[in-house]
Amino acid sequence: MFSQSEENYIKAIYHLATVSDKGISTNAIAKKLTTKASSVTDMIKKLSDKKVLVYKKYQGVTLTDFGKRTAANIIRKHRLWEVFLVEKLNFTWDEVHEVAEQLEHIKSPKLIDELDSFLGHPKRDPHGDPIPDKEGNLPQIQKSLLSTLEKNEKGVCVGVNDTSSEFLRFLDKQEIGLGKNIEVLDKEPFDDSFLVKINGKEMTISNKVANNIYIQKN
Amino acid sequence: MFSQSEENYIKAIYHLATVSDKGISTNAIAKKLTTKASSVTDMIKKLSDKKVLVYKKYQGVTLTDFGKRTAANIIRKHRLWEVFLVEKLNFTWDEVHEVAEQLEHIKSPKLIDELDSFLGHPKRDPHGDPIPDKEGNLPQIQKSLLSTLEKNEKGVCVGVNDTSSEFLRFLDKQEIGLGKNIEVLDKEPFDDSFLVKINGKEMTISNKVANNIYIQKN
DNA sequence: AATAATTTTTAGACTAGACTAAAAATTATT
DNA sequence: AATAATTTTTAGTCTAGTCTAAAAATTATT
Ligand SMILES: [Mn+2]
Ligand SMILES: [Mn+2]
Ligand SMILES: [Mn+2]
Ligand SMILES: [Mn+2]
Repeated sequence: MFSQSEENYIKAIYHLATVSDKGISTNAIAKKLTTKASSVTDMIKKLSDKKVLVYKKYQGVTLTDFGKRTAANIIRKHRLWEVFLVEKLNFTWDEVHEVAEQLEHIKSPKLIDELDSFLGHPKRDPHGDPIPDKEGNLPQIQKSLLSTLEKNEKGVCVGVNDTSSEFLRFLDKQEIGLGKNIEVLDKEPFDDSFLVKINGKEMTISNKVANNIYIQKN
Repeated sequence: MFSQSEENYIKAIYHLATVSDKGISTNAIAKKLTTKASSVTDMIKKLSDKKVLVYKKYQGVTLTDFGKRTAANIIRKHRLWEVFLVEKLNFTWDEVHEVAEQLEHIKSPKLIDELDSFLGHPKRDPHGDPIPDKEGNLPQIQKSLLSTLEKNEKGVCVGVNDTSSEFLRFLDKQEIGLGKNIEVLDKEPFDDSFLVKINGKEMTISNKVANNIYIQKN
């Protein structure tokens, strides 16, 4: 059994590993968890003893299979709770993360199994992120950042990169959300902004915004 | 904001106060939380500083109004989660307590408000215990221990005193549960056992069991 | 290859919350 | 009223998790 703090480290390392593929550095973990490198060193020694990860001094860390399964399970809980909050308790997608950060640490296998069936075995959370199954398998979906699309390419919005409340509320205001059809009408070389049509409506989108929206092309 | 540990102390003291009405002793708290008296002394000093309770050395403690409201809020969360687990997630009444002990510490006013309406503003938890409202008011119901009933008195089972899994599963096996009609047919002076009729079925019940079942007389 | 900059680890300190053992206060018993 | 038993507090220790400051190792730059 892991403490909340240990679980937060495991999850952070897992997320960092999905984007970097080599050993995760002490500093990267510290930044992600807004803690100090010295604290991270202490904790990764402990997690190494517990066979969650492999650690060699100055070399960064890599999760073991056990560590990956543990991480996937925490993420599964986090995302299922997010679905619950949105689908059943009238939360908006910008409100769920903070609460899910707490709920993901509740220990009860039955609870999470039952929650999963109560919600109808959802495949994705309110931000479009896939929900790992009980074995920790995480279905990867084919998606591209809007910013990488060429003129005249089109697709459906399937996810966001930035999940901050600020960004999500901005998307709400612009009526951009999961499932919306998006077509790149033009790209402006001057500031790399995009002229897009979203569900029939034309608008201009900054590069920063386009860099945080995932599209499944069609 | 209180830590989980602080919340557990506050709740324990609140529960002890409902049965004792004078200052709650260090030892009583230690026993309830299966911790040591010295740990309790440390914690009640802290809770006294935080205006949760009034503490004078060697005199035991009393919750302030603020402390009582805080306790009622934790109990509200605990019991609403228990309802959720039974009503929505197929938990039995002997399985919910352990998980509710964790869920009661989740911090989110919106979560608990929404959960309350999602459940249809339930008045009692799966063990028959009343659910405090948002202001911390706890409706008291007129109930008597089955062991205090006289011959020929009858009523409805509305609660249990012992909420251990063992006792609850025993009740399930005997088909005793909330809402069942119970009539005392006879009392046996030799061992203070009871001959009762429960929903039409006659059975003998030990004094120990009768001491843990609440009846609303009719 | 040497030096500078950066990253990582170590050493030592702090807090919350727990514990044991001993001292002090209270309560019960003679 | 004195003594014994019990309860409560204090003093000191421990662990988990964090921090700062300094030392050590690695990486980048000249
Ligand atoms: Mn989230
Ligand atoms: Mn999410
Ligand atoms: Mn309970
Ligand atoms: Mn209950």
